Amino acid sequence: MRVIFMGTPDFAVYSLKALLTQHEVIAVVSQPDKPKGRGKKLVPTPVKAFALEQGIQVYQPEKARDPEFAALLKELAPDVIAVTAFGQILPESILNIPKYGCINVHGSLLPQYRGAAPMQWSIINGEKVTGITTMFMAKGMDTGDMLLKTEVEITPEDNFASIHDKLAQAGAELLLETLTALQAGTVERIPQEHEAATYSPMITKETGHIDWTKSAEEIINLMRGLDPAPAAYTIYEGEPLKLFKGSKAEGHYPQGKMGEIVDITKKGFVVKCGDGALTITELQATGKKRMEAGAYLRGHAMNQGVLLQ
RNA sequence: CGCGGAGUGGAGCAGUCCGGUAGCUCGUCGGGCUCAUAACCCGAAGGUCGUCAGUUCAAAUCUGGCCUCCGCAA
Repeated sequence: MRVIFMGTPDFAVYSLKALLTQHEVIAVVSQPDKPKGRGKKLVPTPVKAFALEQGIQVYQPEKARDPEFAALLKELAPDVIAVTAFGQILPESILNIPKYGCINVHGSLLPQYRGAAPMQWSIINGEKVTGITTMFMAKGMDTGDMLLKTEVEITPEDNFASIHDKLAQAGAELLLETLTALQAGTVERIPQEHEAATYSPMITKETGHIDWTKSAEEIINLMRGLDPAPAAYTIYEGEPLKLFKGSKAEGHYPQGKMGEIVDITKKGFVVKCGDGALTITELQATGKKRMEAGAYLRGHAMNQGVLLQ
């Protein structure tokens, strides 16, 4: 099919790569380049960079709802528009252009975890299963009729990075299946149960700020869901300290307030939390590399009784 | 020119201001103690101090350039 692909981050590159194996990608749409990184340099989005390597025409509209942009797309006469993590809302004028409609690849089992950050929130909430849903795009946020679904297990070892990679791959495969079925007319539209919908809002810096009154498991899930970025963190002696890994402490720590360092071991330090205590085993201090907590403790004396905030 | 931190045996750090003996906590290897050990004791190996140049009798330390890594901010 003649496909226009819309996507922005690395997650979407998987989908684009897959499309190229079976379809004619006539254009790619991505977000405008933005200043990024330490040098504040203008950096192309991963999707744009890849598309250019492949010699595909790339469009980067400031606003997708610009009527001129819709007109441009219409002229390209796509059979379908495939959207994976584009990052802008498409107006109805665009949704109606392609013969087969606009297909979105979403990183959750809809109607659960609609919205911007389904993968992170699935892990943060301790889900055991997530997945990919393909759907027809509609006016609302991730409310369109569903086409195909695939499930992906979330293991205790998974974090955002690993689930991101698994779902990006699963999404790419499901997108191809969806297009094949769509063209063959062998797929049906399944309306979402809107009453069952849940939302996963955008992740902000503050999302990662650890609340030590939560249980060890909840805090571990937060660390997993935000690993590697933006990471869960606490404030230690006035400086942010990113925490990545930990395990529920086995000993009993009746003393201390929540957030207080109640023990130092070879493997890490133990912090009192809502349902006992949590041993932190991997972290990253300001200006330092990510390292095992044991390594950090060799060069930095931490004391019992210090309160993390 | 966005702000800032950092490169020192395998790991994490100190030493740099005020040039002159390579330090600490671990790890590794060998030995000892022990019923045993991740515990304890004794000993050993292992470092062009990121890199290039400059100043100096002498540079990890002072000066300039370059490379790399990282936090914030976007």
